[in-house]
Amino acid sequence: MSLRLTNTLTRQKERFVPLHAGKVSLYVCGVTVYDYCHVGHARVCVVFDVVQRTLRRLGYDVTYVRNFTDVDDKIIARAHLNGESCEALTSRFIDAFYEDMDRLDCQRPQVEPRVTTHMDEIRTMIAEIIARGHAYLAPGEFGGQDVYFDVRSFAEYGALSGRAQEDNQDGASDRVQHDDRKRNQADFALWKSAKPGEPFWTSPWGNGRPGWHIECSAMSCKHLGTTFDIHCGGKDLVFPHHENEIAQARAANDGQFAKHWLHNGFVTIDSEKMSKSLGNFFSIRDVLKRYHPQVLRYFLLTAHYLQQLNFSDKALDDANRRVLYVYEKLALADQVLVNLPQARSPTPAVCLEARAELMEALSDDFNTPRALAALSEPIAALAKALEKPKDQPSQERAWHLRALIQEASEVLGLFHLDPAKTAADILQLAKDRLFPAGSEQEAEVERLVQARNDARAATDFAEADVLRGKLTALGVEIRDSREGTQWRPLLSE
RNA sequence: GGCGACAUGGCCAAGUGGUAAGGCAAGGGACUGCAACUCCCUCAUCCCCGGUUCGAAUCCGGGUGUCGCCUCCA
Repeated sequence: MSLRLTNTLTRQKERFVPLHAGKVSLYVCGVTVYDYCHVGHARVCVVFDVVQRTLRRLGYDVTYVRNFTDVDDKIIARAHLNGESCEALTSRFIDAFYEDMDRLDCQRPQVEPRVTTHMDEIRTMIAEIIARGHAYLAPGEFGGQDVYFDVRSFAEYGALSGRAQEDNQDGASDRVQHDDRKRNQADFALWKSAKPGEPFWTSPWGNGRPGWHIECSAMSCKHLGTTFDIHCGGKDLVFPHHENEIAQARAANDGQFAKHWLHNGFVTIDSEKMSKSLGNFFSIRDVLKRYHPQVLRYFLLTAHYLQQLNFSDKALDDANRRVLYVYEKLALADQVLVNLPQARSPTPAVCLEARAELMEALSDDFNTPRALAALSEPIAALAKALEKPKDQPSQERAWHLRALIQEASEVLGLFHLDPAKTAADILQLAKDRLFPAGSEQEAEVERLVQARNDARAATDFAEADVLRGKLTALGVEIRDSREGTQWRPLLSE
């Protein structure tokens, strides 16, 4: 099966043909490290983590690069506000980024370049752009020179975002001030002259720092070459960031730059884009205080990456129920199969079909909802096989299904954790959401459960049912079994 | 103002020409003291209007609605 992907550049789903047989060069636009990441950032990382895993599963040797932007206006402003250095700020949030992404099971790229360690490449690229007549100098506010990219000099400008230059309404954004030093208001800074009190680097144009877009052109070309396979990021980067990256790289080099562009849709809240500026965002770590990372990851993969995805407690609760169910089944499977290290029977058709469908789904523009659907039948079949734990053929069947799910879990980064522990963790988080551990409410629940058990032992079922009604009202679900009575938070509505 | 995306059952979400995947919820059955859990079963003709076609959720035209981008954004 061959890989197809939607290329923003051509606006079409196209067959993927790598530049070099068997190899893929992949660049993902990372984050600006001045704050904790929110669910929107999580989506980028999770989505392209699955892309990267899929490419590997398809047999490609992947070079995966993702940058950190550690020089930026917002970083400088935040560091100043906090009274700390930019380095202290960025290194703290890089650590936090790793913490979040590790919890979400996003594998780390091979190369994670930072702006601060690529100044030579950036300066060289700017010099080349100037030399080739695509940029010009303008006097800086506090001495030195600003360098601007001359958009008019690059005929293809606008090809990625599909807009003519005159389409961009001057003043459509109130963030941008008219600047007479620019030849064209669409021109953007390659180098910004230093302002007092700001970090700066030396350059032929005076002290200053790079503009936002040049870093990614310089770092991607450095680590992947001037022509590489795939460049990814959020949809909001299409214009201007990626448009400018293309202009810079192609102005400076003879290469084609990225051949395929992948852009993921936004995470929304009440159908509005989650963003820092709107203030309607949830940080990853806040969400993970309430829901297991696998639940968040599952949720992020329930929609195709191109679509927008609405974030809500309802959606997380739905995901929570499903992920818990799967882990409970896997835990049961591991228990049942403890004495069956290897099946002897041939792989059943359901496994072969699911495996094929899974990879076909992922090969079809990384269709994760379809991939998850492909897993539904084997999961249901496993549950059914586990109904007869002593039955030999059922065990054999369960073994194969368990193995299939394991294999799939490694591509999706889902359902691969220790099942019993994960199920317990998910439930613990649900209890914590209902009320804090060790709280008075918890003690009250324990008392009611005990009282109900006493009533049942005395066959006073009327009393037992009254007590269960009270527990239900508290949001607690009761499960009676031969081993005794268990309680857990009510997860259904 | 320009450019673009989306609209599928109660909720979420696949499907881009051949007759609607999957998840959650809900209903029925088995199980249960009764329940819950679990297992089994059931549950849509695809925003509106017009067109193309033997045939359209899928293509074309026109509406309506929601959202995004137009140099802070993942």
